[in-house]
Parts: sequence; structure tokens; C-alpha cells
Amino acid sequence: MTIDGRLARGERTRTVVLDAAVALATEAGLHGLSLGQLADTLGVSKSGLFAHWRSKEALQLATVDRAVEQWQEWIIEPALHAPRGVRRIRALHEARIDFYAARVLPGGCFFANTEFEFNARPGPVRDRLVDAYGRWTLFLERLVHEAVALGELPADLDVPQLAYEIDALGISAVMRSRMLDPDTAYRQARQGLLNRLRALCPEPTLLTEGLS
Amino acid sequence: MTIDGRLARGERTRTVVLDAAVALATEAGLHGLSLGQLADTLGVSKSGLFAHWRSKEALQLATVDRAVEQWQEWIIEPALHAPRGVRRIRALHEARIDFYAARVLPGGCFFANTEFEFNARPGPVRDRLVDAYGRWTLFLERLVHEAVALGELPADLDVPQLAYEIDALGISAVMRSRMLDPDTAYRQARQGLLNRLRALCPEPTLLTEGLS
DNA sequence: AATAAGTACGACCGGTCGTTCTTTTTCGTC
DNA sequence: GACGAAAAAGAACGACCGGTCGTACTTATT
Repeated sequence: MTIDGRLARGERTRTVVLDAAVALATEAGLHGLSLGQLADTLGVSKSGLFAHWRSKEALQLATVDRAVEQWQEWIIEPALHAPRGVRRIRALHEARIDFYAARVLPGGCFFANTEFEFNARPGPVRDRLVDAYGRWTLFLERLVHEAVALGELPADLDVPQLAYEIDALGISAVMRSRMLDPDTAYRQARQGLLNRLRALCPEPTLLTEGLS
Repeated sequence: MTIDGRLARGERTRTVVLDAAVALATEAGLHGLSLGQLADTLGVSKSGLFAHWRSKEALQLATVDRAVEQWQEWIIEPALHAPRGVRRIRALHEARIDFYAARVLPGGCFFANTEFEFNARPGPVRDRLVDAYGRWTLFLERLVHEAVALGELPADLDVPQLAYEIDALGISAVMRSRMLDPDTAYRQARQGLLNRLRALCPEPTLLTEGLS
């Protein structure tokens, strides 16, 4: 089977466009994103975008999917290289903060920005954001549950509660890093998780000060 | 001294408009807020709004100020009725969650929404939001510091750290209450603070299960 | 009674929005 | 080298955007 170069070109274009859309959406919002602006940024025509997506909403949905892929690559996959348990939880949190600190996206966090933007905008886009957030929450809870199963966290731990608190530290990190002092925000987010895990984990040597 | 009826009428109108603007901004955003939409909602003409504010930006700034007033009335003042110390900290947190749970604003939280919206939009509006968030943070830290001074929290406590964590629980509460299950979100936000304060406070009777 | 100020209106401006249609260019396939 | 589908451009659309204009009504001052 040979690859059709024409389709390949389209696929390549789509990825480039969506990466730009994710970045732009963190600045202008996913609703606030305008096709003319996006086209200008990419140096293509507005109508050229419609060759790939029938409507703005279709592009918005594709943009959410692309952002999920990026999140997978930048935060989740690196964390999976750490051993299961509290070290993996910490690795995930650190990867997230590193992602914010590296300023990969000009507006901070795609999901934080868009979920607040769409929390009162019913429709398919919001539904997809809700879905992504739900899956992220489940993933976090699974990691915490694994740590409990390994005996690295108490057996009677309220797993969703700790997952909630970990995510809260992360959300606040990106918010405060953009509005107030970034370094302070990152430090507090890291310290918050460290404090929390150390108070719970019977084996504190798993949580050294530096990164693993 | 008599009250000028013209000025009184204008002041009344301004308050009505700004209350609507605060509410609308939680749905459409502070940038996404359109003057035509706001005018239609209020049943007035678009140009009538320009009689009170010279530009959209002027109205945005006034809207932020009005939102700060509302936050003062709904969250801060009620909390000040609780005795200083951990009980006041908890009262503040509870007032905030009650505010979210009562769905006073259709889009959740004015500040959460607008701060994420403007984190990459330089200008006077962002500056005012930054200022408001900075003052809120200082207020939170002052409350924590008071609890330390009263001996209700450890003398060596990292005050800004705890303030960060408290605010993080609140932010996440409004985010998750809109995207996922509201009751779970509120419960986790409340439980999070209770766990944290109980672990730190040498006098746990100050933190009964129910509200004061 | 005349004047001035504050409030509010409808009409309209140039510009941008998302979208559609038609046309041209690109490029792998036959 | 001709064919044809995918990609991209260009022009145009109705709607809405923030903003300005002149005007009219209300109310306080003189």
C-alpha cells in the first residue's frame, strides 16, 4: 500500500493549523478564536481553512482533540516513566508545572482557559471539554488508587478527595503564574503536593526534595 | 442639600447596568461581552450605554469594580462576622462555596472566568483584575496570619502557602461544579479545607462538622 | 421663562465575523 | 503527458461589532 501524497499533505496542514489553533485559543479563547486571525497567523486564506473543516465548531472540536493529544504527550507520557505510586503522582504534578513554566502555550493552559470560557456555553464544544476533564480526573484518581494499592498511601484514603486537591494545586499554579509572581506560584504548587504526600506516605524516602 | 434627581437616576441606571454586566460577563466573558447584547438584555439602546461610559473598556473597568463590591458583600463581609482565627478562615471558605452553590452568577465566578480570559490580554482591564486578585490574596494571608497570632495555627506555618492552598480549593470548586458534579465538587472543597485546618489546629473543637 | 446639564434614543459609520460560492493551483495517478 | 481529486485562493454575503452623530426628554439652575 502506498501513501497518497495529496492526503498526506492535507494531514500535515491540519496538524499545523490545529497546533496554531491550540496556542491561539489559550490567548483569545476557543470561542474568541477568529478564523481570519488564525488564517493570517498561518499565512493562509480564511477559506482555505474551510477546505479542512466545514465550520468553526468543527475546527473547535478538532482543536480540543489536538489539545488532549498535546496534554498526553507533554504531561501524561513523561509521568508514566516514573514508577507507580506516589512517585508517579509527583512526576505527573511536576510535569504539569514544568509544562506551565516552559510557557509552551502563550496563554498558559488550554483546558483551564477553555473550561472556564465554556462553563456557561452549552453545546458540543463544551460537551467535549467536559468529557476531557472527566477523563483527566479519572486518570488522576487511578494514579492515586495505584499508590494506595501499593501501600504507599493509607488504605482508608479518600481517593477522589486527594485527586481533587492535586488538581486544584495545578489549576491555581497556572492561574497565579500568569496573574501574580510565576516562581512563587510554581513553588507553592510543588510544595503543596509534597506536604500533602509526605503527611500521608509511610515511606517518606520515596519523596526526596529534588526530582527523581 | 437636595439630591439632584438627574444624577440619582444616572447612578441607579449605572448600578443596574453593571450588575447585568457582571452576570453577563460570567457567561460571555468580559471581553466577549457585547454592548448590543447587554443593551438588549436591559431593554435600553446601545448608545444609551455610551452616555455613561465613554468606551467598552471603561465599562469593563467599572464592571470589575462592581464585581469586587459584590465579592465584598457576599463573601468577605459575612466571614467577618465569625470570630478571628480558623473559624473565620472557614467561614470565608464556606461563604465562597455557598456563593457558588447559590448560583448567584449564571457563569459561576466572575473572577475565575475573567482572570483566565485576560491572563494573556495585556491592558488596563487585565491590570485591574491582577490588582483585585492580589488584594484578595493578601486578605486571605492576613486571615491566616491572624489565626497564627491567636495560636490557632502553628507559629512556624508557611502562611502564603496555606493561603494558596485554600484559594486553590475554591477555584477548583467553581470549575468542577460547572463541568462535573456540583455537589461532589462543593463537598470536596469543604472537606479539603477541614482536613487541612484540623491537621494544623491544636484546638479541633473550633472546627465542628456543621457550620458555626 | 430661559438656560444648561444629564440621560436616552435611533440612525448610521467602517470594520470584522463566520460562511458560501466559484475559481485556480497543486500534484499523485493512470 | 493527460486526467482528476484534493488543497487553497479569492470574492462576496448578511450579521454583528464598537463607536459617533444629532436629537429629544427630563430636571436643576438662574
